[in-house]
Amino acid sequence: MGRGKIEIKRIENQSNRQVTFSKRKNGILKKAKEISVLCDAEVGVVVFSSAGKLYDFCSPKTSLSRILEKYQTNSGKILWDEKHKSLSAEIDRIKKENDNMQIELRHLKGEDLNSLQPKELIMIEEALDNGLTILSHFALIHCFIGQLQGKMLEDENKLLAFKVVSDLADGSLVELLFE
Amino acid sequence: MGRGKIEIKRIENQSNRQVTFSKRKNGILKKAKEISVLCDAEVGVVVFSSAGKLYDFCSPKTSLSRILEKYQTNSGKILWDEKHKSLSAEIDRIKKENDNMQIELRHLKGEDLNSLQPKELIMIEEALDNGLTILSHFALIHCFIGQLQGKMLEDENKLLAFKVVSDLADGSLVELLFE
DNA sequence: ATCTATTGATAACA
DNA sequence: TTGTTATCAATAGAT
Repeated sequence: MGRGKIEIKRIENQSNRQVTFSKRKNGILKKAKEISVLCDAEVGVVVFSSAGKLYDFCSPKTSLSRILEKYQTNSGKILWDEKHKSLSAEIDRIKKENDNMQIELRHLKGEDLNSLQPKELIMIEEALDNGLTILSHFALIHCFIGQLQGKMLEDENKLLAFKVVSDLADGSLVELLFE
Repeated sequence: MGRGKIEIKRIENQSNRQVTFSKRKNGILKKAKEISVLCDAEVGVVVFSSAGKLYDFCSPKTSLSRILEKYQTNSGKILWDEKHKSLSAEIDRIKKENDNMQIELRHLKGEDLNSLQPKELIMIEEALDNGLTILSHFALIHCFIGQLQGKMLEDENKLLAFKVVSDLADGSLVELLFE
């Protein structure tokens, strides 16, 4: 729903991501309000931007904690008492993710290679190669843009020089300089 | 957004209200999922129909209780005890580590390069280059070791052959074979 | 449920 | 950021 359709996957451009977040966040909060009014529903919405800023909505005539209480009794999931478990489970999960990434990073840096199969080694080499290729293309493009900008600046200077010369020709600049 | 526009006020017709609830509830949950993916945001949604049925969404990589904990620390509204703040803090710490590694991995794979300074780009290139160099040395050494082992095996076979021959010479193996 | 005419949300742009 | 607008998406009402 916009000038073009977009795939639902992480928006890589940070500025676009921020703008989209802001707009969609408003959209969701509005929808939450609407359904609560239209359908007499209890709704609680909590949103954190990737920067960690909090936005929330809670249907009138109630409160988040009351909604959560209802959530607990209704879902059977106990939020507070079980929190310990869920938090440590969460920590375990993230740590595992962490470890995996650390291993991947090590491998890409040429460390800990002994534990790998030839096939895995080949995949890492390909990844490194790929990264280098992308990087060099990226660098080339930027170099090109830089030169282009330099050229434009040069042209601008020529234009300026021309102006100065023509100004000199009719003497007005000379007068200005020695005034 | 339908065959006619509607006022945002309670839908009196129960059947219409129910249908609208069902449709809009799906809409909100979908939107919540989308923003969590598109914008890398943490989202929690809890909806009760007027009949009291529960629906909810929570962005992946987290849990409702964790979102609520974050909500509490962020909004100042106390939903429950502060017993587990340290756990939460640890999670935040690990997640930050996680994010940094993810960024580093992305960069090594040639993604998200636009946000980088030339100096950083150079460092990444060096890292990739270094990785490739180490990997190729590693491969070489292993190739050498492989050949060496092959050689040793060969030598061992020779030794074995020699033994067989010498055994044959004194006849003991022959006796064994034809016994 | 399924189907569309409409309204609503929003991606890209300014 | 805030607003505008061309497009896509959600959905109200009908079936």
